[in-house]
Amino acid sequence: MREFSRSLPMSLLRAREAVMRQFRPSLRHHGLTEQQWRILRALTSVEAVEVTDLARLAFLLGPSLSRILRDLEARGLIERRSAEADLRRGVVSISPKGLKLIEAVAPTSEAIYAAITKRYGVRKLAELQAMLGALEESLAGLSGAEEE
Amino acid sequence: MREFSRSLPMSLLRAREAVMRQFRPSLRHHGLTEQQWRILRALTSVEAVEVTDLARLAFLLGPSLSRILRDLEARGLIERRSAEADLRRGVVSISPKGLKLIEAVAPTSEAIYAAITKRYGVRKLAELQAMLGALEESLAGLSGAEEE
DNA sequence: CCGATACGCTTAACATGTTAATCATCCCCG
DNA sequence: CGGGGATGATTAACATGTTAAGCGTATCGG
Repeated sequence: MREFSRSLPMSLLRAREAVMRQFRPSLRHHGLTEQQWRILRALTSVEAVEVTDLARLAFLLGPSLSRILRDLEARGLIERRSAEADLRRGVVSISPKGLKLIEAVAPTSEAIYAAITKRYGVRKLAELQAMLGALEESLAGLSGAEEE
Repeated sequence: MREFSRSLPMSLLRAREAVMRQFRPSLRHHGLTEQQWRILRALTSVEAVEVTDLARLAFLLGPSLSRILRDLEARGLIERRSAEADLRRGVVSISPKGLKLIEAVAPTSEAIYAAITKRYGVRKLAELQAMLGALEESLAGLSGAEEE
């Protein structure tokens, strides 16, 4: 069987962990987890979004998102309302307080990202991301991998 | 600020999820989670290992490993004992039952891996893994990213 | 208008990720 | 040998991942 530690899932896991290890201390210092940051970050790129769309943007599953939104709302970092045309849908937007927090964290995050980019190489980083995107697309059709 | 969805952490996360989505149904069918599989898989490559080394092999944190080992032992899939020279150290090995399970799952996993490899390309896959490894190494020194 | 069905979101339940604290054993030095 | 610090592993506490179930609202057909 394939050398376990060299499998693709492990390679991806280790690489991602190596990257996130750089960011976590700063986020933690601001009282944010990685996922909370993803959500706030995604909210800065839109005026408001429906919960389902936000889940797609932040790449979170519904249940995780529900819990985190409850917490972020309690902390006053986001605002919620219902869509007028469809009361099932929730609409979320970032609050002024949330924006302020983002602005406080962003400089450090940008600096870390810049350091990573410099170490790895701008060109190489772009190439890596292109290859990761291609991998995603390659597998898009295989999704129905069921049973033996 | 950088387009959020194109950040390196998100690219890595999505790529890994695209890959794991292929494997999870099969593992689940055999009553294994991804992490349990990683542990059993790692145990097949050695006669026995100490817990700390196993954590490194399977890329799990100590607490996660402790919980999973407790479960795997209760299910009879692994065996544990203490190192004779140092009672603090635990030594883990896969049981015959565990080996049997691995052998039942392996064919499907190998087939899925082969399908992924074929879709993406053998050469391209190797290149991707090399780039991921290089990324890890690039960041190895930065680990002390503390505060702003 | 009503009821069956679908849809959006949340809650539930269990497993893992993450950091801090705890516990037992070891090791070194006085 | 004996006590204090170091080390290996587990437990604790909280947040998220993952799948299934539940709840309220929409929608459509009769």
